[in-house]
Amino acid sequence: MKEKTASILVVDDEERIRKLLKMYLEREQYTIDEAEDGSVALQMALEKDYDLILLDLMLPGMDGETVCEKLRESKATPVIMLTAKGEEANRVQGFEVGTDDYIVKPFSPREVVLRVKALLRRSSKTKFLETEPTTKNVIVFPHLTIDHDAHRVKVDQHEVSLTPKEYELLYYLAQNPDKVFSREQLLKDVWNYEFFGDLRTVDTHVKRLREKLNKVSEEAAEMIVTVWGVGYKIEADAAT
Amino acid sequence: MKEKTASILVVDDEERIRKLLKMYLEREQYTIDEAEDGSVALQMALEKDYDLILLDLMLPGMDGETVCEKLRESKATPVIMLTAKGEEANRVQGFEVGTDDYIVKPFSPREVVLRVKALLRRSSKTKFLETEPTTKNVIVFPHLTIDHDAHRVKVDQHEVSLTPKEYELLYYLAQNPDKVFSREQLLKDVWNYEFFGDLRTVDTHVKRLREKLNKVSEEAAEMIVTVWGVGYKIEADAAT
DNA sequence: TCTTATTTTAAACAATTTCTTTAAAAAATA
DNA sequence: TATTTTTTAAAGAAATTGTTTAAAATAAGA
Repeated sequence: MKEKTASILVVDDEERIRKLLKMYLEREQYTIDEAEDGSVALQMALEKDYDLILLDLMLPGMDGETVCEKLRESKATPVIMLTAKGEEANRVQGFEVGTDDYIVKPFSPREVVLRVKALLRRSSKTKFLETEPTTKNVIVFPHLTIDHDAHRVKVDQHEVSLTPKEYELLYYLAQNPDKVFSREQLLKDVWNYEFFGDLRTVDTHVKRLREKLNKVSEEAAEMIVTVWGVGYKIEADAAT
Repeated sequence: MKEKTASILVVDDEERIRKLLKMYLEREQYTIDEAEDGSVALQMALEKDYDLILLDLMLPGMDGETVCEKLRESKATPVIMLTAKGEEANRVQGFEVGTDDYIVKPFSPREVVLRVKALLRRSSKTKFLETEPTTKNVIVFPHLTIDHDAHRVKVDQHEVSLTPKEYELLYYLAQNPDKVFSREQLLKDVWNYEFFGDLRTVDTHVKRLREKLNKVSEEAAEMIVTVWGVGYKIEADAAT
């Protein structure tokens, strides 16, 4: 069975960012083209029918907004805008020029992959092969429910309030139940690409997560399993 | 399907490490070139299209990070960085300069081989745009199942909790059923390259492994067979 | 903008688990 | 039976994880 993979154009002037995005997106089976210059990017986008474009706002040649605007004159290719933190003011504005979504830098690789998948799903008429972590909006375990749209976590009907990192960590693990992740991998995927901190930071977040879950249900807390010498995983049926 | 043998450049100032890596990788049919100096390595990497580079961080001539950075200006050769334990702070940072993976020294040869294979698989996959048949990392025997992703071992449906060494030992043997491994070889492959301990250590781990398996199923325990005067092996149908 | 509250990170120590070594008992071989 | 090899058991050493605490970073509110 042959499946078509989506092709994505990544536009950023920083090579480091391009490579990072490329790596994570290729891991999801997407085909990646790169551009570092706005006007070159526009030309590429006009010539080839990309399924999605990841577009940095600040660019040499032609800024992201303009690229998007010009592109929209002839094409409806979905666009996700990348904006640096200081440029946040332009956020809503982005939608006016036809941006479908935006991500604030520094982002976590996980976040980008999720947004890309979501947008592709929304906008695709053809179905793409989405292998691994099938992004659902609600993940349900025996004692735990994660509603990603609402960004809400419930343990046995009781809502548990988590900090951003706690939530992201839990959500990441929950997307691949039973799979063990090393602390390195968690830091790489869940934290943003600018963070190069201590591996034990993960432990601390896991501890707090367990603590909060445990307040409601011991079973829920025990879902987060330590694999000695390896890392952590979430187990659906750990309450044995 | 016949695979072309990949060529790998091994860069480390310690000859002992280079030879060790070379030996293990050649055993997997890879072609190995060596370099002990950073700037020489860069030159070699630029001249020849390697399929992968194993790069030590601390190097004479030019440090690994710089080598990787310079290389990235013109090539996308996959790089695995080798970092000593003290340099851990730089761990995740590797991504900044375009490292694809990293391994902390001292490593076990088995680990390196697995990582190399994984990265080659990843990078060749993207090269040919082939969708990977969802490879499950599960080894199944009549009474024993090893799920490597979950790091979980089941004996007749019952989960058995193993320590890291026990697990690695079992997993190693299970990857080559019926093949006998001497204690020397097991120590060399499964333990890290700095360990020169007692051969009896293997026996102890085998003993505990059998013990744990035996608690659930005698047949499973008997799969780990002693070959008198030689070593140990795993046998799929030892319960006859 | 400044202040306050929250969240995140990191370091230090404690608790736990695992590993290695050792030596004696058991088993296999010749 | 004598010898070699393997198995078993136990204790100290080593490594990993859990916990606490405080500082740093970030976000929110006045």
